[in-house]
Amino acid sequence: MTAPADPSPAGGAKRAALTVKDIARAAEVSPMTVSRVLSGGKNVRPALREHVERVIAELGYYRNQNARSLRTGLHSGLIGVMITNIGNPYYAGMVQGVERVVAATGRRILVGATNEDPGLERQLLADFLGRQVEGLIVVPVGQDPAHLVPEKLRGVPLVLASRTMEGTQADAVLIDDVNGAHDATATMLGEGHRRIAFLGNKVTVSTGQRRLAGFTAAHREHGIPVDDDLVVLGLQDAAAAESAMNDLFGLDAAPTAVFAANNRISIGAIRAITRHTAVERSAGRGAEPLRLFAFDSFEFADMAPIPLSVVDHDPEELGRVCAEMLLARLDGTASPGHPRLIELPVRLVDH
Amino acid sequence: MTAPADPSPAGGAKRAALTVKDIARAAEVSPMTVSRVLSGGKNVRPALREHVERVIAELGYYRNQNARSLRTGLHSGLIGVMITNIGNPYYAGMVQGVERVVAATGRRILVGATNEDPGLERQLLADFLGRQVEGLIVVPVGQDPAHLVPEKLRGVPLVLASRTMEGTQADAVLIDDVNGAHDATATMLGEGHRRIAFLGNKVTVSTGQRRLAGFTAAHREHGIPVDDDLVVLGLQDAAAAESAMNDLFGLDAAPTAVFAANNRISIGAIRAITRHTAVERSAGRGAEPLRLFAFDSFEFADMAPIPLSVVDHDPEELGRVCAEMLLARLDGTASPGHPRLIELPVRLVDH
DNA sequence: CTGTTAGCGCCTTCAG
DNA sequence: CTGAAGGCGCTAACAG
Repeated sequence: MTAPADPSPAGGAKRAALTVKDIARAAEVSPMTVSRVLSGGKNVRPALREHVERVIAELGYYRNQNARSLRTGLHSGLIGVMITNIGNPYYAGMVQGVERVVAATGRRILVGATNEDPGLERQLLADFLGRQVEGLIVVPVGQDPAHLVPEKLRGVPLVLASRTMEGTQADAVLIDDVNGAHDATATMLGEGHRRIAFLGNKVTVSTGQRRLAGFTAAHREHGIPVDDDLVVLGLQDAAAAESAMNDLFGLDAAPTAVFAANNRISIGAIRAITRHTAVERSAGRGAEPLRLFAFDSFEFADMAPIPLSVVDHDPEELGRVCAEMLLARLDGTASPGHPRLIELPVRLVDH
Repeated sequence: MTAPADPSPAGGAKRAALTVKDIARAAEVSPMTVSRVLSGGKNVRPALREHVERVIAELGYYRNQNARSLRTGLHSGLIGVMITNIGNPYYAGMVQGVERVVAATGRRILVGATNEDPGLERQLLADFLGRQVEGLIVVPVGQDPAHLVPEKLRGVPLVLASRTMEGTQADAVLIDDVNGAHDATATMLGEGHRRIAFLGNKVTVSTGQRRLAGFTAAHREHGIPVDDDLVVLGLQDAAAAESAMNDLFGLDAAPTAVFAANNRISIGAIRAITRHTAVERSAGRGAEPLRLFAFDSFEFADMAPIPLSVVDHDPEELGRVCAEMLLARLDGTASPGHPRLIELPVRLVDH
C-alpha cells in the first residue's frame, strides 16, 4: 500500500518485461537498492527492503537471469545435458537423476538429443556453449573426441555418461559393463549353455565394445569358443533386434541362450522369443523359451512373458552421480587434476 | 593463415571466454564487422568475411547467446517445458516430441520437474521466465491457475499439455479422455461385466476427472450403477495401484473388470492381477485373470502377462502438437484471439 | 545504508 | 562496405 506510483498497471497482459529500473521508479529508490533486495536484502534497511519486496511482488517482476549472468564471474545456472534419445526410458531416467541433483542447487537443465549423429552433437555443443552452460553431461555419440576436448570447451567441465571415448580427458561415469556382461555370460555357460548369441549395438560406442569384451572373456575362461555367427552387432532399436533374433532361430545350429546388450535390444529379443516359442508349441514341438540375459533392466522386466535374468542398475543413479561429479568440479571441490572415472556396479537379477 | 595476431593461443584450456572484441582484434577489424559476419555476413566484403570466419573457427569462438538476447526484440530461443516427472516414460515421450519440433527451429528446451507440487511449479515458472523463455509447455499440477495467468506470464505464450485447468485462458492440448474412458468402459459393459473397478489418480488433475467422467457416463448409458466401493482415486504410482488392486480382491463382491486410468496405475494393476491369478490357480480355483482396460499405452503392453486392452495414443505426438501450437503463437501465425483447445484422438487396442 | 558510475557481450543506429 | 557511439538489464566497485 506504500507505492502505487505505477504508470502502466500490470493488468494489461502482453509486452512489457519489467526491469529493475521500473521497480526502482515505482518504489522510489535507486536500481541498486532493488538489486540488493533481489540478492537477499543484505545492507538494506529492513523497512525499505520490505517495501521494495512488496513492489516487486505487486508488479510481478522477474529478474532477468541472462542479463545477470552477463556480469563476469556470475554463473548462468545452466547445465547442458546431451543424450541420444529422450524417448528411451533409460536416458529419461538418467535425465531425471541429473535434474534432481542439479535443481537442488538452483540450476536448470538444457536438454538436447543427438540421435546418435556426431554432426548434431557438435552443433548442440556449440549451441550449449553459446548459451553459457556452466557444465555438460554428455552421452557421447562416437569414438572421436574431436569436439569434446578441453580446449574447445573453454573451461566448461564435461562429464561423459554411460559411454566414454578412447583417449578422452573428461570425467566419466560408466556402468560396469565388462563385469556385468562377463558375469551374465559366465552364468549361462555355467548352466551348460554352449551356443550363446550376443545381440549388441554398434561397437563404435564404448558400451558395445565393453559388453562384448565381457562376453568373450567369459567364453575364454570357460574354454568355449565364440561362434561368430551368433554375434550380431549394430542393432539400433527393438525392431532390428527382433528381426536379428528371428534370423538366429533360422540357423542350422541355433543358439540355446542369448545375451541382449541393452534395453532396446532386450525388448526386441523378448518379442521374438515369445513369438517363436508360441509357434513351436502350437506345432507340437515342446519348446522351452530361449534362455535370456538382458543388460539394463526396464520397467516390467519382472512381468515379462518369458523368464529372463537382467544385469540390473539404476539409470537415475547414473544421472545423479554424473551431476554430483559435475557439481564437484563447479564448486572446486574436486581437485582440478586428472579426469576421474567411476564405474557403477551392477547386480544380476532373475525374473 | 592471414591473422595470427593472437596474444594468448587457444592451446591453454581453462578460463577465457572469447568475445567479439577478441576476434576483432585477432582479425584486425572492428567488432561490428565480426558481428555482421556472425549474422550471416551480409554487407561484408566476401574476402573479409572469409577471413573473419577463419579466425572465428581457429580460435573456437562461440557467440554468447545470452548477451545477444539482451538486445530488445531478439529472442532467447529457449522453450520451457514443465512436467511432473521425467522418469515417467509417458512424459519422456512427450518431451521428445517437443524437443524434435522445437530443435528444428533452432530452439532449445529447458526442462523442469514439478513433482506434482504447486509450490515447485510456481518456483520453476518464475525461474523460467527469468531466463527469458520464449514460450512454455506445462503439464499443470493443480486446478488453480493462479500463477499460470497471462498477466503473470507477461506475454509469454503458454500451452497446457495433457491436463487443463478450469477457467484458464491458455491454449491446451488434451487427450480425448472422456471418450477414451467411455468407450473402454462401454466395451466392458457390453461384454457383460457389471462390477467394474476404477483405479484413478487425483481428481484434482483434469485427466482424473475426465476419465472418471467417461467411466460414469458409460455406466449411466447402460443403466448400471457405479459402485463407490470399486472406485479408488488418488493413486500416485504403480505401488499404490498394486496395493489398491489387492484390496479390491479382498472385497466380498470383488470386481470382474478394471479400468486403470493411466500407465503408472496399469503397471501396478497388472502386477496385482498377475500375482492374484497365479495364487488362485495354484489353490485350484481356475481363475481367469481380471478383465483389464488401461488408459495410455506403454512399451511392452503387447507382451503383458495377462490379456489387456488399452486406450492408446502417442505421447510424442502430444509433445509435437503442443510445440507446434506454441510455435504458431511465436510466429504470429496463430491469431492472438481466443485460447485454442485440441483434443487428440485415442484408439482402442486389444492385446 | 544508499546512490552513482561503469561495463559485462552484443547489436541497432547512424556516420563515414 | 565499414566503423563509432550507445544501450539492452544487471550488479561490482566505489563514493557519500
